[in-house]
Parts: sequence; structure tokens; C-alpha cells
Amino acid sequence: MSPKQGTKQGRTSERREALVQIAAELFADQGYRATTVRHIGDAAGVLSGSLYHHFDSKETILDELLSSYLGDLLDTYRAVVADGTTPTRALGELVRVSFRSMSEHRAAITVLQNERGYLRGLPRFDYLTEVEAEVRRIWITVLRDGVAAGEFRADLDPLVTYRFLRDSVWVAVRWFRRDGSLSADQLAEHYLSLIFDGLTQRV
Amino acid sequence: MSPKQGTKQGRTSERREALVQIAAELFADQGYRATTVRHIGDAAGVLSGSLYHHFDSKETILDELLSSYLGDLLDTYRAVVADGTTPTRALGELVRVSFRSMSEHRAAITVLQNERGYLRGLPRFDYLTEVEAEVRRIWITVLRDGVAAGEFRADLDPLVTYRFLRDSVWVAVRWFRRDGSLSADQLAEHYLSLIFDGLTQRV
DNA sequence: TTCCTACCCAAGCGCTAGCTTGGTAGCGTA
DNA sequence: TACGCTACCAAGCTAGCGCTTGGGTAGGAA
Repeated sequence: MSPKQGTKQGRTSERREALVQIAAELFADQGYRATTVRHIGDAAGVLSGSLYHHFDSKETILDELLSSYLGDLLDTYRAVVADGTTPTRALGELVRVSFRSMSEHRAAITVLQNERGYLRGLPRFDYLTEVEAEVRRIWITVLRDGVAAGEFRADLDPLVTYRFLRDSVWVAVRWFRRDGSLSADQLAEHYLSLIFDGLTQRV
Repeated sequence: MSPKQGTKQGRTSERREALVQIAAELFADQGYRATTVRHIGDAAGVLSGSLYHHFDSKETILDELLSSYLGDLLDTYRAVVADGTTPTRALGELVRVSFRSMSEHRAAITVLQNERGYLRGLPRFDYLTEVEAEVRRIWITVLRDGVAAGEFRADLDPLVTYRFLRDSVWVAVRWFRRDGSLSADQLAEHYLSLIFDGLTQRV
């Protein structure tokens, strides 16, 4: 998935990973393009030029951040649907693990959301489209299975419903705080209650 | 709301408005900061320096785009809740007019979403926070009224529910296309059906 | 004819971006 | 003692940024 490794810069090291995390926070808070290599250097306590001992470009730092996060996310999603439970339970788990990943990978997710349009123009990040396609496949399969099993309403368009769910969940990263009043799991339950049962009061 | 007018550049003109729209499309597609004044000039068929006959800065173009859109939106929202209908109908209308504004003001909304974090640091755009506060007040009032009237569930946190609705609706601007298979109104109905009744099949 | 206004060009200024280059301090290995 | 490797500094390159300045032109009013 990730770009060619094998150069002296291709292998991972502790320092390298730490630098990626430092850069990730800046990317998330100020935007990727608005974050300069001098900012990253300052935050890491080195001169900007020294970053190029570890990475061959600023883009490489971003790539490393995104590809490693997305690799994890896909693994988690695949595990959820491989379980073979009911669609309702599977959908619940997809929402829960998504919210959990939000508290662990806030920076990566934020960057992904904010810079998606920009990255679409870079061939290096073509793999983002592939990952999105698999994620969509997983969610929509669960939705279709739920309709087939009579658990979900049959009058809803699966694609529109998927987009609704995806957007609702992931955009929460904009305001979700780890130290906020609601934990990721509590938030997931709140969202699930809305998603499954709606806003209307039942009599 | 908007900055001081009255200079020779303060008044509106056809050319001025056309330039704002040209810039708006570029801002939306490439990001505000990634769009250079030379890009805008090229798209408008003039040299970049000529833009400064109409605007005193690139920031002014953005300000004009956002403030005029938000003025319209607030007027529309105020009219919806001033009607004095039921909370269910009011919420439905809020969602509908939001989706409608999406097809008319795609560029402004997209920019607002993508650059919100950046604009937070600019005093010139402090009014965005005020507008957001009023919008939130309007939505949450409808939600609370709905609970009080027994139309909406009482076990949901209004603030979390507001964020859920706001995010779900507005993020759709990322993929909504005017010429797509679904109109803004059709999309609104689909979303409302999900929001009110949820995903679960009722027996 | 003269003047004003709106609109635009041509050229370039000061600045900052990502990145490069040559060199060096510290440490483990033989 | 010498070597090689990792991590870094110091200095500066080129490209492109937002914006300025001075000037030119077309069209209408006086």
C-alpha cells in the first residue's frame, strides 16, 4: 500500500515515528499545507533541514501518517465483519470501532478529512481511493444484509444511507475531545440510538 | 457583519461579484490558501495585479463570499422558525432549506467547512463564531421545543443531537452534485426519513 | 475638447516555502 | 587508532507567494 521502501529512509525507527506524530499534530491543527517544515523542525527541536535526514520530503511524512492509520483501520473493519454476527450487531461495531479510532488517531483522521480534496490530485495518494472503496464495500454489504434479514428498512437507498452514516460518524472528529465529557463509547451509543431508532418519540 | 465599507472598493459592482464567484469555485476546489491570486487572475482573464483594483486583499474576496452567504442563510433560518409551526415541521424545513442552499452556494459552504480551523485564527472572521452561535441556538430551540411537545425523544442530549444533525446535513456538500441523480429536495426527504424514524425496520 | 472614472497591464518588491549541500559531534565496532 | 553510522547544524538555493507601483486605454459627462 505504502510507497516503495528499501532506501535508507524506508525503514522505521523510533525517532522517525516520533517525528511523524509531531508533524501529525501540526497537520491536524493548522492544515498540511499551512504547516511548514520549519514548524515541524521547531516542534521537534531540530532545524528544518535535519528532517531530510529522516524523510525525503514533507509529503513522505504525510504519506507515512495516513497509510499506517488506514492500514490499521482496514484490519479492524475486516475483523468486525469476519465475525459473522447479525447485521445490527455488525453495524453497531463498525460505529463503535470508528469512534474509538477517533480518540487514538485524531490527527490522522482530521488530516484525512481536511486534505482529501487536495490529495485527490496527487498520484502518490491514489491508494486512498482504493481504501475508501473497500470501506464503502464493507459498510454497504452490512446494510444490504440487514435489509435482506429484515432488520433494516427496505425503503432506503443503501448508498445514500452509507454516506449519511459515514459522514455523521467521521465528521465528529472535528469536535470530539478525548478529555471531553463523553467518552468515545458513550458517544457511539448516543449516535447508534439515533441511527437505529430516530428522533421521533414512540408512543 | 461584513467589514467596513465605504472605500472606493466597498461598493458592489457586477464585475466585483463575478470575480468573487470565480474565486469561490477555485477556493472550493483547491482550498483557499492553495489558490493563488495568479490562479484567480488566470480564471478571470486578467493579470493578478488587476484584482487589486477591485479588492484590497485576497482575504477580502473570501470575506465577501462568506459574509454574503451567511447573511442569506441566517435570514432563511429566522424565517423558518418565525413561522410558528410544530417542531417536527420546523426541523424538516431547516433540513430542507439547508440542502437547498447547498445546490446554490456549494462553493461558499465548501470553503466554510474546509477552512474553518484556519479562519478561527483571523480576527477579521470573528463574526463566523457569532453566526454559528445563532444557528446553534435556532436548531437547539427547535429540538427542545420538540421534546417539550412530546414529538421528539426526551432521552437524547440536545447538544450532541444538534451536532449529529448539523454534521450529517452539511458535510453532504462534499459529494452532493447539482446534476446528480438526486435533487436537493429528494435528498432532504431521504435524510429526514432517517433522522426521524431511524434505520430499524418496524414490525 | 477636456476631464473623470473604471478597468487593466507590466514589472518587480520583499518574503517565505520546500529542499540541498557540506560538514561535524558522538558512539559502537574491530 | 581508525572507521562507519546516525543524527544533526549552518547556510543558502530557487520558485513562487501576496501585493505595490506607475502607467495606459476606453467611454461617458461637462
